[in-house]
Amino acid sequence: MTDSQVTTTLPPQYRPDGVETPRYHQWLADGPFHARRDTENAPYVIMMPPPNVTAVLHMGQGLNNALQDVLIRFERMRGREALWLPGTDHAGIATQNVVERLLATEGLTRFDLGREAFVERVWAYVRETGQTILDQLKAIGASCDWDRTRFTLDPDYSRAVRHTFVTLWEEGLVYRGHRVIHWCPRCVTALSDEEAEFHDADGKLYQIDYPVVGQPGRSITVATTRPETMLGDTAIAVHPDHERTAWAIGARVRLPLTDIELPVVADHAVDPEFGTGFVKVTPAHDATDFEIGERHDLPMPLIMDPEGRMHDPGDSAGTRVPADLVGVDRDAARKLILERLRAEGLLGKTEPHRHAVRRCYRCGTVVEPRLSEQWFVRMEPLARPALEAYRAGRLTFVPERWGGVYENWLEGIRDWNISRQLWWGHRIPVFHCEACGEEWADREDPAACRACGGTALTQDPDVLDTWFSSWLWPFATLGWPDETPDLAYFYPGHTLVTASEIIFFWVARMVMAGYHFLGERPFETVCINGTVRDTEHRKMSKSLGNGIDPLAVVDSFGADALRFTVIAGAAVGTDVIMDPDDLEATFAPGRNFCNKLWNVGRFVLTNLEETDGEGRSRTVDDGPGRGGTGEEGEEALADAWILSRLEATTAEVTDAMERFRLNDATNAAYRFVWSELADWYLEAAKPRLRGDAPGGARAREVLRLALERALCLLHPVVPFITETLWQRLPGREGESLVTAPW
RNA sequence: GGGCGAAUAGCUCAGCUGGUUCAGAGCGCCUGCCUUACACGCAGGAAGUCGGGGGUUCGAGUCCCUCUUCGCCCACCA
Repeated sequence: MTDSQVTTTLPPQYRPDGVETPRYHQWLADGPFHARRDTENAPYVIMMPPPNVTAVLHMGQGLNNALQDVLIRFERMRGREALWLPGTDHAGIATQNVVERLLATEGLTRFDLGREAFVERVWAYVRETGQTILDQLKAIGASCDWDRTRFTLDPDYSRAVRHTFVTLWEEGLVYRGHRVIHWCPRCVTALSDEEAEFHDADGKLYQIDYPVVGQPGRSITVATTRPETMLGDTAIAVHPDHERTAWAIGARVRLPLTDIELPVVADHAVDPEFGTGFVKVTPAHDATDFEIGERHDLPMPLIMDPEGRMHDPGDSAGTRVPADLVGVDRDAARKLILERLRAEGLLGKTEPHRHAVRRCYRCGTVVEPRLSEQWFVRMEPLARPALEAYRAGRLTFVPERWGGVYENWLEGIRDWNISRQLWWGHRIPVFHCEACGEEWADREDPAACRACGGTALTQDPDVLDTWFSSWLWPFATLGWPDETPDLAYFYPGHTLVTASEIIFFWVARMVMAGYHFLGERPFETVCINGTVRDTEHRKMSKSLGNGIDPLAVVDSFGADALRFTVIAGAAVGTDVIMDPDDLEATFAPGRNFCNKLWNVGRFVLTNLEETDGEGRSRTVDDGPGRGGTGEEGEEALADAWILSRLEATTAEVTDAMERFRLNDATNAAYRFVWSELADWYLEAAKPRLRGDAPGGARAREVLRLALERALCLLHPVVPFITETLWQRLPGREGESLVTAPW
């Protein structure tokens, strides 16, 4: 076969389109991604962070999943039974919001449909879109065990969630509490502390005068950033030991705009140095004030409805919210109240005030602290083993510094509000008997009251926080609470690759759940990958329009080019900067390298095919050391050199992989292929490859060996092109690199 | 208010345990080349007082202190 013939088979430019998709389908058909339970062999397990069921792949997930795929493919080639378990998360609030927005375009709300119909509607939507992101993962080459794909609302998974709740209930770790929680008036649900994110905001600090009862002309001035909550005040507080405000303790003031009288109480929570030293106390709309209220046994009227509109609580002391303010949104109410205070001469000075405001992590609405009855998990007992495990080195973070973040959070752990006033999610399995008032959590839907046998039962209307199901991911996906063979073999897992944003939401809670329910850590290493940003270092996001669609990159440059660029560019723990306006420049390194590898392959294959119709490179010993001339000595040196570089590169790549320095591993293989094999050895070998030049067989042997090893080392990073070349190697037809020995 | 990270070539970044991979890579730029694997390429080249200042050391991008500028996380001063 001549050069030109080969050239017609393998085009000089690597074109991934038309190659990658069939290749992936072949893998799916052959099944090498499916993990078997081979008790003779050690497993290696990565649980994929399940993307939101309605999501489309973004570059951050492209990076995250490319990293996971490199690790899983590496360990698979090293012979371990590698399980990468994929799946999706029902993502309570996020998914419900998406469907509610769709309904809104039809002029409907979820209440128009009713609970059952709405949930059915969400299911219909999810059934339609749920597969999208998993298909996109296939497009980037993810070697997941698709046979084990899970969804957090699967029947088995739901059973695990319910079992968890009931178990915690039985252990006394789940309880119902009446307290001020973060409330999103747009999503109309409670949020956990973690779901209410801090954002700096330029606000104003308003001073308001509260006339002192019985002392005409005298008033107490308070400072507040949220004047609209004043109507919910039930006291004024001062620091107990501060002389400037001491006179007021025990006095009574009139709540402006009302006829209600408030006491002045002394409480240590007050910072006498801030503002005026007098604090208005609104127990139902502020967590600190709630605690003051509890200590002083104050009334706790709610002055807003769940959607953040003013609402009169019907206080026995009198009207709190003037009739014309009822139903007014809290923002509008603020303006009206300020106007009215100004008109009455009770509004003091107003100064700019920069402070942190909590916003709903799903919709960005400013969170309203709200007194409410919710379900909580007592976290301290769960946190202790998770903390100890980290301190004892049984759980490590890469880079290490994230361990400090994890530790810090666990040290200051607070109880977890797990109930959400939503319809999409796992319904809280608590039942209430109308007849005798018995209330209990149950693993099965009860037909009758467990105490009196009455059949008039109601179930708690709320659902559980999405993360209350996600935290079971490492084992609920394997069949827990049943003691399945999968659970026995694949748990505990090994590596978790995820983003720093969800260390609290997800990582720490998985560790807690792992220890609490199985007595064992869910994974040993947590790799925190960087954030994908644009050239101005802004996080890529839909709203900024600075995102890069991974699938568009796959279409233009191929999955391998995407993977290579992203992996080689992602130094451990640092952010990845990409230019959404210049995809050509951004992905050129990956594309160029694939093309280089392709051409090295073409060159080697051409030479192998030229000399040996059988397909195997000749092993005839006409190699170095035979003649002993100076020229042959140089050739032998060249052979020995590239082979030694091969050894060194293999060691370097392996070591870097083991230390999760995937960029170093990738770049080491890159340097070997480009600078050493292509630029140097290939050129050095060319004279021997012409016609019947002496030493030709040996050179071909070395070339083949070098190419084969390079393909192995690069397969985890660029699986498509390496597999394609591998199967063109004489004698390798039909063999797969996926399970080739490392 | 606490904590963490970053600052190295025009751009994006490596540089791990101070010292022969220490001043590097890719992209861009300049000069030659369609040399029969690759112009998504080859050969060569220009380009950086390693953010400022101080210190430790025989020796400092590398360790310490400090300042500046960005970024992130945590936090119940209304």
